[in-house]
Amino acid sequence: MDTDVVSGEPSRLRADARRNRERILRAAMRRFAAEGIDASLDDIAREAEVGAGTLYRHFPSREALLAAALQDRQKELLAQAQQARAIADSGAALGAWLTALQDYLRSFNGLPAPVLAAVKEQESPLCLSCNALVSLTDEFLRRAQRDGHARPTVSANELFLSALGLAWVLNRAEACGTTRQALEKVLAHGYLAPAGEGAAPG
Amino acid sequence: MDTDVVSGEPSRLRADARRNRERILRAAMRRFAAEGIDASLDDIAREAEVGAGTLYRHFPSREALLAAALQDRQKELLAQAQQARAIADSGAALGAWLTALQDYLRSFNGLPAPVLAAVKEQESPLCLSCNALVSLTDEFLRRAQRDGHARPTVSANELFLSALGLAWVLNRAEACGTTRQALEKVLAHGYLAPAGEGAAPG
DNA sequence: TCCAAAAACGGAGATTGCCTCCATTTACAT
DNA sequence: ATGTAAATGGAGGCAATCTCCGTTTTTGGA
Repeated sequence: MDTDVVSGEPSRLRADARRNRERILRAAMRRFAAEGIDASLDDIAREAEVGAGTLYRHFPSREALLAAALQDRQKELLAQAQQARAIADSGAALGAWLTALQDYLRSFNGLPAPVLAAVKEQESPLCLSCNALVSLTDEFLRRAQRDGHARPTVSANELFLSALGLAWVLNRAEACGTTRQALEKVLAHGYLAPAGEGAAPG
Repeated sequence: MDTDVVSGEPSRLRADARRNRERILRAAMRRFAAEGIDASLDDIAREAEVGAGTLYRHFPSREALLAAALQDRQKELLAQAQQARAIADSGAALGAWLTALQDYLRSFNGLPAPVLAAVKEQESPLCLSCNALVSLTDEFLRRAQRDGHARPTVSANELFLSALGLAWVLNRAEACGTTRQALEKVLAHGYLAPAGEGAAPG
């Protein structure tokens, strides 16, 4: 129902319905941005000056609303992916992609949780975009692996999930005495020392 | 109030109060184990055959109850830490500690979230034990670093937060096409290839 | 043994959020 | 203009959190 996400069809919604959908979407973006993904749906309806029933008809679940509210950011992310593709060094390209992914996951506080849920429940409205994210990760990872920049034993799924975990920590930690760069470095290099290092000299 | 966690004082609670506290605690352990940390507190009170008021008097917040319910597991974890200390190879010791930590974080589904929250809000009832966990991580990490087994640039805080992120993913992902071992390996070695590898030969 | 003060109890109910249902209103094709 | 399908909205059911306070229980001194 509503506008088809893929083909931007003219949407055979009645004029008032289309208007309300838009109001709800804008209110949702505001509240999600301000309070995170757990913002009250009734609040959003109220802010959109719309009955709760109307909100739920347009967006049957929180996830559906979330997915719709994320579309702009997703386009942005895809654009960044396109830019990253243009980077010659495949290792750097992978890094750029992962950074862009982190930024995307910060769109709303708490976003990593529903994204992770969507990865496993292939029913979620978020999972379509989710699968795309894993695919992109796969693309960049393979390229880096081909050039010997990334470990060949790492899979896209693992890398994506790790990035998700990292984003989750940053999402809520931020000022826990660590920076995003530091954690990204741990993910990049691991905590173990490169093989063949002796004990430090006295 | 109640029993002091640190010094196991005889607790000047009235007999009925002490009994109820115990009933609540046991019910909480059951429900948290069965349904995760978001189990309904009213349910727990009901299962303990106690009024909601009684539950809240003994444990003013979900976190307080959680902290109390975790005490047994914490002792277990400390014992495991003690065992790990006995491992000669400091790299293996660090690994053993991180594994034990992962297990602890799996005690209840969803546990990583309140633990992370406790790391930043130094007010939480969980934060005392939390700080201990970071300290232990620090201990094992330093030892491994001294022997050249761990990267000297990684801090305990970073490592702990990364482990937390990993636990969070595993907590909810489990069957997302990945195993715990695979993700642990990513954390250990990173996704980047060791420096100085050329492109794969044709 | 008894009793009064202190301690503890418990559950009704205020509040908030989720979501559904359906009587009413609105847009639009004819 | 008007009939009809589409859309609305908010009352209300349900569940969870947490507080408040009248009642009950324990305890220890007399």
